[in-house]
Amino acid sequence: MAKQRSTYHHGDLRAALLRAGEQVLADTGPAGFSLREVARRVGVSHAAPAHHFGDTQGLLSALATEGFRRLLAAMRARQATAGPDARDRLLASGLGYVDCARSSPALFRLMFGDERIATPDPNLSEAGEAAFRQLCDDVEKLLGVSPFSDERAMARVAAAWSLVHGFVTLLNAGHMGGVGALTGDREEAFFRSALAPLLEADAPAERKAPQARDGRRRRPAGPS
Amino acid sequence: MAKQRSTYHHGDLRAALLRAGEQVLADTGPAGFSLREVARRVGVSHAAPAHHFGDTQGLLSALATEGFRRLLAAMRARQATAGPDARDRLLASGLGYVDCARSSPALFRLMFGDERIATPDPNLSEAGEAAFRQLCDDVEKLLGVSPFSDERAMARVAAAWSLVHGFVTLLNAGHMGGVGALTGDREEAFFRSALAPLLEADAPAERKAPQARDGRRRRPAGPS
DNA sequence: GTGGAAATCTTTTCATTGTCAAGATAGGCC
DNA sequence: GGCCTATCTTGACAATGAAAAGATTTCCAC
Repeated sequence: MAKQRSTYHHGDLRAALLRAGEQVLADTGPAGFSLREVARRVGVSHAAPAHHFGDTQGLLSALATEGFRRLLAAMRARQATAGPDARDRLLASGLGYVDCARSSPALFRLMFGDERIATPDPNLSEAGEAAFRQLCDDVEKLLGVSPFSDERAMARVAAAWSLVHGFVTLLNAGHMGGVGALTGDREEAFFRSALAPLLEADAPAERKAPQARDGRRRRPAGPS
Repeated sequence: MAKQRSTYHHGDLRAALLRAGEQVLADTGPAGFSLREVARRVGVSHAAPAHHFGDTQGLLSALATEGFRRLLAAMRARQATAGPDARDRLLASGLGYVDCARSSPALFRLMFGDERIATPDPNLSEAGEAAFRQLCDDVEKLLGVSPFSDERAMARVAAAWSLVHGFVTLLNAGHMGGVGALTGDREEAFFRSALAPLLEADAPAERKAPQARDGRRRRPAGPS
């Protein structure tokens, strides 16, 4: 795999390391990830990555950042195929979320399930928040009120995100048995059914939920 | 921490390793977990754990098994405080799930987010399935039909599990902002509100969900 | 009891990894 | 052309997981 290199300088090492890094991640999982293995695949010395990413955490964070960008792209790609109905569009975002998590499970696990990622990387934070804003926008278009100013709308965001995120997490962990075998129509049907109560524009069933007693606002959820 | 030991044999090394292992996991997270560090804390040689757990994966799997047992215990503990109403009991299970994930986040992350755990360990499988059965029983008592024989009931199980699991996963990853600051009443209120549509005994809102066209049954979801 | 046999734990060794420091090479800028 | 800096390599070190071989204790048939 390590292509011959005549020049001393690689030319585009940073990008090559990212590509190889994702490959290693997919092959071995986050736990088996090795910086030296990445360097080996690219055909450079084992210390070369340090000059571009600092340490292992740096490369992993860069990969996670790329993952969040792809997550946003996947949600938007699904939305592009949806109609103008706000419910359909929110559903489409959810399906895009599933698409992304499914197509690169190891990367997804890294993004949300690795403590090495909890680093103050501005690029990472920005990418994560962008994806989160997409979800908030979807809910706002559905309810007509911004989740950032309305507590109940934000609760809706949290519920929808939790449902979709939990589903793909369990799916990728192999805990979803036959449901995981669903593709296309059936998966969409499952989601439409499960998300349906959250997709209503009118007040959801909150009859038993007492309103918050104190004035503390529910801060926006969001990555990092 | 490593207490002096006069005898050559430890006496209860296996249990001691499990205790120390959980401590290390909590201190360093799954990524930083080290077998040698565990041995060091117990005060034995670095090769001692191998005779009880084989390799790192073996110890981690044993820890995950213990985690699943505690998960089931936490769900039951909450149920013990609930009334006879089937909705309240299912809600209580969910709150117990959150309790467990919250009280030991690193262990929870290990259980569901580490590829080293996907091992054919019969104890692990059994413990995971026991917790899953608890959830299925709750849903069965609510709907009057077993999820293992009814596809729509199983879909309800998958949705409820996804919602709760996604919530605690995002919560532990720090993505839940202010919602994570909720304790007691407010958290319960949020869950009651989000789960409410899934807690109805009558058919959930599935109007837009076409029934499965083929005869393939939705296999029961479940760990491993 | 007693003498092996098995279980438990230690010591030693080796390959691998992440990180750091120092040196080699290339491109850019004056 | 000559220096300067970014880029990459080489070498070294400590830590880790795992395996092999040795030491110590317990167990158990007799």
